[in-house]
Amino acid sequence: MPDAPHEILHDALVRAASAAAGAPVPRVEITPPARPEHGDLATPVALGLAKVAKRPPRQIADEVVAALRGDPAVAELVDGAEVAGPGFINLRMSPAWYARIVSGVVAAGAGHGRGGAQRPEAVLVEFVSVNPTGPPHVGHARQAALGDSIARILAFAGHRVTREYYVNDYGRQMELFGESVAARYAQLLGEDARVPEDGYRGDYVSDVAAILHVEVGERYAGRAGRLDADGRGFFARRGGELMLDAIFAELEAFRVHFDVVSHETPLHVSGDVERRLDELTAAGHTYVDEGALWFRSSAFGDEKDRVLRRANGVTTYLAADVAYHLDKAERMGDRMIDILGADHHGYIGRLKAVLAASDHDPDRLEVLIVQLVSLLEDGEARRMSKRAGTLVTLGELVRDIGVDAARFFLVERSSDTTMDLDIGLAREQSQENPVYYVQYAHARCCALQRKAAEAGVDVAASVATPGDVGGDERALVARLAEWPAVAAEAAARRAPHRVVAYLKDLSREFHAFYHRSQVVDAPPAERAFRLGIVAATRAVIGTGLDLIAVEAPERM
RNA sequence: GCGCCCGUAGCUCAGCCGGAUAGAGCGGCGGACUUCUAAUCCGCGGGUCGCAGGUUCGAAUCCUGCCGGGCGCGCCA
Repeated sequence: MPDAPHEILHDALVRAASAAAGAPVPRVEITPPARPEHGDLATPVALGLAKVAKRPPRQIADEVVAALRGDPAVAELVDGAEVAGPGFINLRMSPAWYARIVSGVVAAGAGHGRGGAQRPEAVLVEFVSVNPTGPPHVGHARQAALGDSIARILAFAGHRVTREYYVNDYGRQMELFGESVAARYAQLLGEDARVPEDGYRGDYVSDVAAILHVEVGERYAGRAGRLDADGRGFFARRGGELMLDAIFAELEAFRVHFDVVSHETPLHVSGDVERRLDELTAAGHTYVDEGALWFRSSAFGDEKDRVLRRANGVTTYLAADVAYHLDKAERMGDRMIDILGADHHGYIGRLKAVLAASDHDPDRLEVLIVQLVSLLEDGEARRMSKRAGTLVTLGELVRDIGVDAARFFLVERSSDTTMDLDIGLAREQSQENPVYYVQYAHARCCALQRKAAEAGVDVAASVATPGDVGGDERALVARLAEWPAVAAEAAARRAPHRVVAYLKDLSREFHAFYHRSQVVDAPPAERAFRLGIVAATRAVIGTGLDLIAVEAPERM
């Protein structure tokens, strides 16, 4: 939109600042001031220019203001401009400015703020990736909420996003899981069998065993305790499949879908892992020490070297990750984002080293570390252990407080802050949860539109210029205008919590506006203006909630 | 010991690629429903931005050191 009011203002300020500085000024920062008495918009441009021009900031500001006042392009938009403090330029905007901002947002609707990425990329986001040996717990719930929200925010910004889940369905942990399932299966048949010492003991293991019992009847009767390779393989493989089905079912209920599911096993079976190790060796990035094959990752910034194949010939977890990440690097476009729990942060160095050693730019890989969720139950720490089966699962959390509250809560805080989640409190305070505050604002917008329609007012009529614009309206419209910057920033920083913070701010300003301004019964010009504000607010809240996969109800 | 994250109001946290008098929610106290949804609003109280230096017109924000908390530091995954 070439005549977008912000651009007109910005260009005018650039002209004025360039004239005052006597040199081209490429761009000018325009922000809403912290205090309303400082006007509607402000710019510190003179402060920055003072350094280069070697003149007092206030003097420069005076010249900028004079130039701005004489600029016909902004005469209709700016009601007043003055210099304040150390050299800030404070602007008071006109009703026409506000009407144009609002009508711009209304016209854009759900597209307002879309496409803010400076350089669109193909991005592969890998997240959750929990082993199919048990259900996702609360920590995974945070990663799921964050990963999915980041994917949505990146897509909104204009990136081409792929969501991927990597299944570690290979190795010792899967064998243990298979043995655990086999033991429960045997117990179902009345046989004397025990779950291995370091096996999995959660109730879900029995659930899997029960399904297997239905599927295969008594085929493995009498030998579940001492299975041959075929039998062990069956319980691990089929048990893992069922577990994975359950995991994806819980994630779907949590509104998280994946475009690609990659498995570890094929990487081994196809020889991919061995081939990658050979390539690293051929390139001189490995060595043998005490019978083990080492990756010289410290040559690529890692803290120390890592074992790829143990002395006993078995490859490590990292070996599979070499194959997996190189595969991703080759099949994907521009960027890979791995979302990992804080207990995996030591992995960053070696993963980047894998890429660097294979002539990939390690900066293509971003590892986002999500700090842990500590669970409390009525103020007391609740220890979790997957093997003991004492964890709180994503499914239990959702059943407890609902998808909307859980998703909102889990992305409300920055991913690099540890989070205390008191289950008892979350349950009791569900009515106090800020998610309802935001949803209520959306529902109120819808109610106003219904009311207006009932009164015979054309809700879709064009936005009119009001005689005057009140303080609540100025704050609210400024907030609506800020949305594209917030959405772009949230994408660039992979920070969904910025969307949440924005939605809470926007909702607060809307509620205040609602209480102090009549909409349906206002005079025609004000009514059309305010209905525009309502439509714009509804659209932006709806968009923002969608980016964190929280519903935007029309009634509450 | 080394690495990453955190330390801001009683509690939970925003703000952090430098800008005006540091914000919100919750909790506390006091108000507002004959009027478009009170899951709401308005008002009051609440701070050595962990500590100490440094950088500069200006630091919660950048740099250094220290203190406190979390998580890592396997031929586990």
